[in-house]
Amino acid sequence: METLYQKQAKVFKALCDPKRIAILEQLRSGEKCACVLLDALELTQSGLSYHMKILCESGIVASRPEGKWTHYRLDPAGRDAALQLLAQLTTPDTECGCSSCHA
Amino acid sequence: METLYQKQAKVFKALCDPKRIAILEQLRSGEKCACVLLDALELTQSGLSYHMKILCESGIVASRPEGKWTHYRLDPAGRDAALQLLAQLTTPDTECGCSSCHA
DNA sequence: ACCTCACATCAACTTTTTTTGATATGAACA
DNA sequence: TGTTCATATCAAAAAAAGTTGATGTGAGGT
Repeated sequence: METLYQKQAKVFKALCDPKRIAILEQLRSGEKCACVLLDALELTQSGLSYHMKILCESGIVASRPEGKWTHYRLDPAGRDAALQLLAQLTTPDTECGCSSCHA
Repeated sequence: METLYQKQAKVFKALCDPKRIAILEQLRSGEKCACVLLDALELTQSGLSYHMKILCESGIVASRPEGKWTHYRLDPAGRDAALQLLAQLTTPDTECGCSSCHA
């Protein structure tokens, strides 16, 4: 059984490893093949595969298989979901939810 | 030596544990004393202290000692910094940085 | 069909994080 | 000053995450 909090934590787990941040940094300049990431970053092949799986499962990165290769890219929908979740978790509740409450 | 990526990862480490998310959830309804958190959440005293330290170090939570008690609250500045970092890490680069580039 | 290349998965190991119980610190109060 | 209460810190154990090298899988090319 997976609790809601565990599920929410997963999104941020994707972001809490320096190597995964380095991967995101690479993807900011556009879609990249795994083999390109592999020699841009100091990672073994299976290590890269491990991290890419975590990034993809978080929704922040999307993959596109093409023949023998796999291309990875930032997914704007995943980013927006993560941003919204982060905002939600760290913003005070208001009793009524209206925008004029300045809690 | 701490790399930039390690430093950035720290903010998200604060958010990647279900118990810490439960703590944030408690703080959304307002500042809380450690002893209140302690019986709202299933945590030992030293366990709570451990997680609060991580949350405070990330900047997302601020603490206010008052006599024997410590009060914790969400820190809007920490939230904004985290949101900005998340947005930065997951948003594509544009060559020029101008707002009319739709990369 | 066979071989090779790109990537995924697995199992063993290493490292990091979390939990726990015991002890330390420090404020308040008798 | 001595005691109690709230919290922090410590060290040891447990659990989770990350790394590595070997093996599996499936697409292309010969």
